[in-house]
Amino acid sequence: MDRRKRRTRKLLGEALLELVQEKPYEQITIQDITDRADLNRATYYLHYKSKEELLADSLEGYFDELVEQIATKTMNKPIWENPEADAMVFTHVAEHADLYRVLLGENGMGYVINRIIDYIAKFSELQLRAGLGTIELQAPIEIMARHVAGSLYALITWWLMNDMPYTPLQMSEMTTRLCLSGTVPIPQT
Amino acid sequence: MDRRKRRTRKLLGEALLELVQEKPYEQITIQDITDRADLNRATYYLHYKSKEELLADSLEGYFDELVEQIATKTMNKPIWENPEADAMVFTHVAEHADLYRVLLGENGMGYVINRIIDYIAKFSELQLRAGLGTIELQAPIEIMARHVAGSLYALITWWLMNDMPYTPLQMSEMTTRLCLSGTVPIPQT
DNA sequence: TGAGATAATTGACAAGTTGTTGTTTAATTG
DNA sequence: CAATTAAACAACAACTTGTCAATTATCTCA
Repeated sequence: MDRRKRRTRKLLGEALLELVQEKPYEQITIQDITDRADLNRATYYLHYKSKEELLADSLEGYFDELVEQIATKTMNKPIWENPEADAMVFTHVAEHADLYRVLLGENGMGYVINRIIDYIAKFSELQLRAGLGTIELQAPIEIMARHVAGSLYALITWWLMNDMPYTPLQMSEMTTRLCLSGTVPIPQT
Repeated sequence: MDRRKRRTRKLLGEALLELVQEKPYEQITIQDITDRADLNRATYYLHYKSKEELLADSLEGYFDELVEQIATKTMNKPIWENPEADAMVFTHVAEHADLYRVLLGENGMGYVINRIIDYIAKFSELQLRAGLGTIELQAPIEIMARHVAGSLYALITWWLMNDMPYTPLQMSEMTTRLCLSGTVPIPQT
C-alpha cells in the first residue's frame, strides 16, 4: 500500500478515535474528522464511504494486537487453566479505558459491541473444542461459546463503568469461575 | 396527558419503529419520521429533542409489558426453579423478532443493548438475593447478576441471528443450566 | 355547550452537512 | 527521471437541522 495512503488512513483513524472521546459518535461529522486530521474533506471520500467504515478499520489494529498477544500465551491450554488469558483482556481494556468507555458504555456502538462478542465467542469456541472429550456437554458448543462471550463482555463493561474496582486478575478469576462452575456450584434442589 | 399529545407521540413512535426496520437507524431523519407519521416536522420538536429520546420512549412500552408479564409469573421463586421466566423473554423476542434483529443485530444500537443488559441484571440481582443463604458465593452478587445478564443477552442475539433454531423453552433451559452450573459441571483438574 | 388552553399546521429562515466533480499540485515508485 | 497515484482546493446542488411567528384546529372542564 502506498505510503501516502497509509499515512492518510492512519491520520483519519487517529482523528476519529480522538473525537469519539470528545463528543457523541453520531455528532461527529466527516468535516470534524478531516479538520482534525488536517486533510481535505474530499480526501476522506477517496478512502472511506462512511464513518462506520473508518471506525471498523481503525479498531482492527487494537483487536489484532490483543488477539495476537493472547494467542501466543495461551495456545492449546484448556480454558480452565487460563485465567491469564482473560486477565490480558481486562488489562488491554484498562489501557484504553477512555476509548472503550465510549465504545461500550451508555450510548455505545452496537457495531463494536457485537464485533467484540463475536471475537470472544470464536475464541472460546476454539478453547472449548480443544478441551472437548474431558467435559460433559451442557449445551451445543456454539451456545456455550456465546454464553462465555456474553458474560465476559458484560463483566468488562460493568468493570469499566464502575471505575475498575478490582484488578484485571481478580476480574479474570471471577469470570473464569462463573463461566466454568456457574453461579450455583452445588444446586441444592 | 392530552389525548392529542398521546396520539402524536404514538404516531411518531410507530413511525420510528417501522422505519428502523427499513433502513439503518443513523440514516433515518426527523423528516422521515414525521412524513411517515403524517405530521409536520416542526411538531416533532414540540415533543422530542432527539431521535434517541423518541426511541427510548417508544421502547418503554415493550419492556414494561414484558417485565410485568414475568413479574406476575415468577414472584419470589428462586431462579433455578424458573426456566419459564427466561422462556418468556425468548418468546417475547420471537414475537418482535424483526424489530429486535435491527436493535440488537449487526449494526445494533448500543443504547438499546445496554438498556436490556441493565434490565436483566437488575432482575437477576433480585432473584439472586432472594435465594441468598442457600448458595455459596462465587463472586459479588452484582457481578454474578452481570454475568447472567451478559449470557442471556448473548444467547438471545445468537438465537435471533441464527433463525431461532431451538424453542424458547429449550433456549431458556440451556441458559439456566449454563448460568447455574457453568460450562464444565465437574472440572477434571 | 362555550371559553380558554393547548397542540398542530404552515411556511420560512440561516447554518451546516453531504457527496461529488474537475482541475491543479505534490509525493512516491521503479 | 518519467509515470503513476494521491492529495489539495474550490465550488456545486441537495438535503438536514433547529427555530420562528402567525394561524388554525382540537380538547378540557366549568
